[in-house]
Amino acid sequence: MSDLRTRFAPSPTGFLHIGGARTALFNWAYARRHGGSFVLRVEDTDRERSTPAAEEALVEGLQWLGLDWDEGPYRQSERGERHAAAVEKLLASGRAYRCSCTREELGERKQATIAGGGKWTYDGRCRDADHGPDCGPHTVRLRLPKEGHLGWDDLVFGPSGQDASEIGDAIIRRSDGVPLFHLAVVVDDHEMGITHVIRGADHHNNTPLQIALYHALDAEPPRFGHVPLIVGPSGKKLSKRLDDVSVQHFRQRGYLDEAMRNWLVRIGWSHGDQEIFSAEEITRLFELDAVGRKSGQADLGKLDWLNQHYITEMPRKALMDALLPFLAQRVGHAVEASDALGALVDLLRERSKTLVEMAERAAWLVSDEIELDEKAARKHLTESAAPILRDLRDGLAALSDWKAAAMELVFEDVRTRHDVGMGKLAQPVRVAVTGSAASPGIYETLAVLGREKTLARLATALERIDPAS
RNA sequence: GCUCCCAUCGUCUAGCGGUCUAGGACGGGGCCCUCUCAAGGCUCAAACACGGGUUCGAGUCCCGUUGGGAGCACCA
Repeated sequence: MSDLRTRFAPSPTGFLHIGGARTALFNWAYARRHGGSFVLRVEDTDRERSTPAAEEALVEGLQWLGLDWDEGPYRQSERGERHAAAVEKLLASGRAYRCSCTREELGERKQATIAGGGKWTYDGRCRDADHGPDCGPHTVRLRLPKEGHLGWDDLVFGPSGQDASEIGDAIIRRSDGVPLFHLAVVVDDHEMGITHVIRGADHHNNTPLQIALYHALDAEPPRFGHVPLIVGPSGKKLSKRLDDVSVQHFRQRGYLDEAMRNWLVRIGWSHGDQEIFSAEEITRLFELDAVGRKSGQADLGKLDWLNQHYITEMPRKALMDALLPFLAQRVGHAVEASDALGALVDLLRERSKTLVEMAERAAWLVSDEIELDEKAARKHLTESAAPILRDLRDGLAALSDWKAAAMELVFEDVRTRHDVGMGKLAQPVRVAVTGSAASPGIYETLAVLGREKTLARLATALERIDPAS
């Protein structure tokens, strides 16, 4: 194992959204690719939003995606002493100073500066005031160099940076004594030995300040790699209805973890013309220099395609097991695995984009009462279809061997006797037996349903057409 | 407003000065197959934002313009 260490440091807000999931995926893939370690750290300093339940949702999401971490979850809230110590150290070395400017004063000066056409960064009023610990309510600010360039070679964006003069002396500890985000991240990343900080591009602008913090702490900055954000279909920020973009929600909608992983990794990253990547391939092929620099839109259509692809490839048993809960939810009662269901699953895999869709298409097999599509019934379960159906029922009833080949002979016989095309025969049967005008091939459908139920449903349908018979 | 970043088909992208009349994939159109729905096969349309340079030669390098995004908190 190499010394390379990456981390995923989300704030637990109740779910894992796809942007965060992709960041986690990239960190995980990069660590695995290079034989390093992947650390999970929960940034739970926001007491309002951070709950154990929220953290659990996060962990569940990561586990579902198969992103296993080597250390953690560490909690930022448990590291307050380390952060406090760092601030004291900076104060002692003169790299930081106390600032007694109040929020109100700051606001006024900021307004005035902007009104005068200037640009605002902290004006440094307390920078050389040398306030002591007993100067009253105060914040602590980092003393930034007045000149020089705070640059780094970004793993994705290449040479990046900003002039120190563009950045004001940032607050690193609030007046209530709580250290701020930038301080906490830098201290944690440094003390946890993180060598590669891979995060969303929204942090690109924060990096110069954090580099200044590393310098002030006499610490070597890690390598930074900023991955472009995922934007919504409009090209704007990701949906405000955050629930829609949580990985849990995708899971509930019947997407497979393999599909999700494959989809996420391809947003912003590519490997030649390859589209399909197993987890193993991701950990073998992923590289940050192949990550693009522009933000990408989430293409749900592609996810559907990938999902169907993985549904198609999944072993029957595993697919059936994955389907069971969705099927149970669909029909309202528990459903057990069976040979018939297994056979149906094989017939349905090419026809289903999600497990939810597959459950819809499979419901007729496992529910006693089929849901009759009225429109289809009106079209196919007609007076003129009745005699044909009747003959077919009789023919099937006489069958000793409930196999597709035998059924086909019956169908052909009925067809020629009534002189109708296959459509005129198969569609009424399909509706009678599944309730819908769409299903797998009619012989396969009947074979899966079984003799008893098929005949019963045909009888029910005939009764519906002509109750007198 | 200021700072930083980005820019190839509708979308994700390949392309790292000549092999580009720009390739792949999703999506879309058409045809075939066909008992429905799919799947599959074949096929078509679809892009280098614009303007200047540099160069024998630019999608590829440089500069502008335009358009997008991000950051400018005692949030994370």
